[in-house]
Parts: sequence; structure tokens; C-alpha cells
Amino acid sequence: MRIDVDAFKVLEVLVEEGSFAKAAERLHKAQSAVSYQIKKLEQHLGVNLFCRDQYRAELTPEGKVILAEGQRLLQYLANIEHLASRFSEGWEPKLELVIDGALPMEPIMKALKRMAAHQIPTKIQLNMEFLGGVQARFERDNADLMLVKDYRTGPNYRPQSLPDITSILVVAASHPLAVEENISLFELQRHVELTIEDSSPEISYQDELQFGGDKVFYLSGFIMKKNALEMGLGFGWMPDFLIHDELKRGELVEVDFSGGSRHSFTPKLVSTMERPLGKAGRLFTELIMEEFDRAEL
Amino acid sequence: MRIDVDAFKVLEVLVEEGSFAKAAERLHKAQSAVSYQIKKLEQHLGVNLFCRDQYRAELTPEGKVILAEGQRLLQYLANIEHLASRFSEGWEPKLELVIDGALPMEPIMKALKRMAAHQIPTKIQLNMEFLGGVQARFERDNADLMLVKDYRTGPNYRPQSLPDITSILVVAASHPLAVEENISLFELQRHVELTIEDSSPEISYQDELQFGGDKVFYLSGFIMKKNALEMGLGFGWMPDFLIHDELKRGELVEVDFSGGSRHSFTPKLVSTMERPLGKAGRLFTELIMEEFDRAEL
DNA sequence: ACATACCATCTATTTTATAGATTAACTCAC
DNA sequence: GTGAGTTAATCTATAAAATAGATGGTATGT
Repeated sequence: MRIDVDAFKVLEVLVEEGSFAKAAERLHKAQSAVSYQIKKLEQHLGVNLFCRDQYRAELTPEGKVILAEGQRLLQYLANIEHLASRFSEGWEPKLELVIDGALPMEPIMKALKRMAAHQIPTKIQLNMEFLGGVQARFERDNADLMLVKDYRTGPNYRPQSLPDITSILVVAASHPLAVEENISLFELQRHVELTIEDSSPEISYQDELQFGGDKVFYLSGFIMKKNALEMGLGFGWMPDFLIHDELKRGELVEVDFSGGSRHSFTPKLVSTMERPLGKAGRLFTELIMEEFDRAEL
Repeated sequence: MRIDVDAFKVLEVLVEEGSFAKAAERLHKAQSAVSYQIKKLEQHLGVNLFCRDQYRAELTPEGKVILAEGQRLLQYLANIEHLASRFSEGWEPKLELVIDGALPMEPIMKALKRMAAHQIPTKIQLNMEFLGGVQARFERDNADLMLVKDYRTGPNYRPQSLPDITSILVVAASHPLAVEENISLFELQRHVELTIEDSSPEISYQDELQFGGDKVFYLSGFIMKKNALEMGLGFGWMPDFLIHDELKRGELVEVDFSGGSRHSFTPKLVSTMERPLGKAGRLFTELIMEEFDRAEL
């Protein structure tokens, strides 16, 4: 038979009260029950916790150590119970998020920071993907939420719109396209297009914003894409919030494409009815909406 | 009623085996007992650990977290049991040592280091005192062992001798006493004597190696005493192992006192029969003897 | 469709925890 | 000292809990 953790509680109270009878009273038990529990604990551990030579039983040095360890054990057990109570309140044990690298990180990070401040029991996993990779991962991992630029609608998806984001077709000021006017698609296709590499494992649906030229560079993430643009490697779409400063300083300029150099999209926060959100998921939804709205001002 | 930690063990085996029946078999219990335990745990925590929709009951995400936490709890409990078993093997929970600052620290530290390597459950407390302070603390704190230069014998003391250590009466090379020959006690008393301050709370027995002059500086520890000597503040006794290099380099020189400039004493390792040593105390005794013998070579 | 495996549930039984009473050893006040 | 009052172990009866064994409904696979 395994040890009874209850005995550690009895031990604790017994030491606090300093007497078997008082401890029994505080524990709403008979004095004999306390004696029995302590004796059982001593037998189980093979250690004398109390020295019975004196009139009042006195804790041995070994007993002191066992008491301290037992208290830590009880503490740990209480933590588990607390954790469980949070679960039964509706907090999910894990919240898995997939976010699109094309979206601004600042409001996302702010929302996560505020989540952490709530002392919630939920473990949060955050994955960043690009283009079709976002949805691919959402489906493969059975994630709880995806924050995505655009997605193929599924059977039970519940999307919520976030404030619009504008992409701008830009190029370095030093690039030939920077000075041309009313550029045709044909002309555009003669230059190198910079694109984010789709992070999905299989061939995914093509981004509707590609121009179909044969000179396409695939980059892994917007930081690299921005670098490549600044170095004049080619032209490409960038979310406006990422290049605000560069446009202002004139390092990057908008391409005067006849088909339009601005494109706005509506990021979506998507969950699925197959995996309804728990408390943490709903809290995150609320916070992320707030942060995106605030960022827009 | 408090939670039954046994249930965590059942949970662990159940998850490993993947079936209530198999788990019951491994635990030498009936299948119903396993069902009962798990149901009780779920009720107690207020959390569904298993999803019974499928044919085979499957662990819920909450269950996974509870399982992991439960395993840590069991680990902790096992640690306590191990600790207790070490106690019942004769390892005392605490070993309190008092050492004399006049003794070489190196073998003591080496012995302690080797103690630590033994993975023993005993907590070790080490206190350094000077002169009468060593014994005062040994008695006041009911310590287990004292390593002392000399002591007043008590009723039930069990001393063991360590290899002799020599003290030398030294002074800085720049000090007037450094060049005098065949110095009388009277001459010596005209100069400042440097002494370690007795660390006992009450007035203790006077160190037999004091000269009775009126110019005495009391210092707290041999590091300060050595500094004071080097700076030519006065003369004083120093254990040879502490000033070996300084003598060699001629920074400190032996005083040519007519009454003798060398004095050897036998450090003692003392315990009392009122508090017999446990395993850790005996191990320390063994190691410290070894280290002192080794240091002598 | 049949044999098999899975797990909840029921009942009887064993095991364990507890209360209440008793006793021996001890303290303290007088 | 002596007697009243504590303290804690021990004993016995009882209440509570864990367990075994049996049963039944459901899912699996061949």
C-alpha cells in the first residue's frame, strides 16, 4: 500500500498544535486517529518522527526534515488540484495558434503578453507560417485558432474579420522600375519578382497576387523579403505596416503598375466548430481584436 | 477526504498499458478496481481524464497534463521515501561541524567535497570559530563534531588526534624584531603582539601562547592577522602552513625569541558520547583523517 | 454473424480508518 | 507527597473505503 499523503497534513497540524489531542480537535478527529496515522506514517517511512521519551512527544531531527518535505509535497498536490479546478472552469489545457507571417506581430505579441498576465493554466503554442502553410498547419495539427491573411473556407470554420491591411507593390528607389510610369504587366514580368515561399508541405494554391513572370525569387519570411527589396533585387508586395518608414525615407517606392499597386485584404481569425474554443481561446480572441483595433487608430 | 496519490500511479500504468484490463493485470488488481480509482480521481479533480466516446477510452488533453503533473508528484513522494530510508539506514538528518580557524582549510574542504560526492541525505552545517569560541559554539549548538586546536576536556568527550601542526613566532622583515637576536620576554613585551580575537561570547580561557604584554592587537581571523604581520604592525604566532611562502620569500621572518619561536600542537577531532555520530559523522571523520594524513606528506 | 475485447456498473467481501474507552506515565499546584 | 489534570499509546467496535468477481452493453475485426 502506498503512503497516505493525508498523514503529512496530520503531521503538519500536529507539529503546529504541539499535542495529539489539540491536533485531533482541529482536524475534527479522535485523538486515537491521529496517533494511528502518525504511527502508520512512521512505519511506512521506517523513521521515528517523534521522540516519545519525554512527556510531550517531540519531533526528531529526521521528523523535521520529513515534515518540511511533506509540506512541499502537499503544496504540489494542492497545485495539481488548482490546475484541475481551472480545467473544470473551462480553461483548456493547451491553446495552439497558427499565425500568418504577413500579419503585424506587434498586436499579436501584445495580446499574448496580456494573456500571460492573466495567470491562466493554459499552455500556449504559437506557430508562424506563410501563405498556404498557415491553413495546412492549422489542419494538420488540429490547432485551435489561425490568424490568416486569406484561407480556403472549410466545412465548419468560424471566421472573424480583423481590420483591413494594405499591401503595396514596391521596389527599391535605385531599381529601374522605380522611375517608370504606368507600367504594364508585360513590362513587370521582365523583372525579378520577390515572393514569400509557401511554407505548406505540399504544393499549395498559388497566391493570387503573383504576376506569373518567370523570374521569381522565393524568400522565407518578410524580413528577408524586405532586405532583398532594399537591395534592389526585384519588386514585390509588402504589407504597408512593414515598410512605412522606408517609403517615407524614399528608400522604397511604390511601383506605378497599370493594374494597381495597392491591394487590401481582410485578415481573419478562424476557429473551427469541430474544436470549440475554451476560455483561453475566447480570451485570446477578445484581446487580439482589441489590439488590432487599437493598432488601427 | 484528500486525494489518493495511488490513483496517479494507476493512471500512469493505465496510460502505459492503454487498457483498463491490462493495467489491472499489471497492478494485480481487478479491472473494476481500476475503473473505480480513475472515476474517483476524475470526481475529485472535477476533470474528465478520459474520453469514453470511442471504443478504447482515450486520454483527454487535460488528462495528459494531469498525468504529467501526477508523475512529478509520485517522483517527489518517492524522493521522500528514499530520504526516509537513508535516515533509517543510520544517516543523520543534519551534521553540525565547528572548526577552528587556526587549522588548514584545504583538507577540510577536500573532505567536505568528497562528502558531497557521496550523495548523502545529510545536511551539513559548517561554522568557523576562533580559540575558545570553537568549544563554546560546540556546546551551545549541541554540534556533532569540532575540529579544534585545543579544548578543555569535558565529561563525555571522545577526541581523536590529527597530525601535528607547528606555529611559528614571526614578524615582518622590516620590523625591528626581525634583526634582533636572542630576544628576551621583556624585550618582546615592548612591541605590539598580534592575536586572533577569541570568538566565544563570554570571556574565555586565555590562549596559552600569549605573552602578557600590554600592546596587543586583536584581529578577527588569520587572513587579517597575516596582513597585519606583513605590514609590520607587530609580531605573533602563525601556523606554518599559512606562512610557508612568505617565510621562503623572506617577507616574514622567525623571531629569535629566547623562550622558543616554535610551538607545535595536536589538532583534535572531538565528538561527544551524548550525541553519537551517525553515518555521515563517521564518514566525515574517516575522510578528514585521510585528508590530514595526506596533507602531511 | 460470431468471437473477442473493452469498460461501466452492481454486489459481496475484505481491508482500512475512525471513534470511544481505557490505561500508564507524566506535570503541576497545593 | 498527593491528587487533579494532561498526554499519548492501545484496545475494541464500527463506519468507511477499496477491491474482487460477476454481469451487461457496446465496439472491433474477421
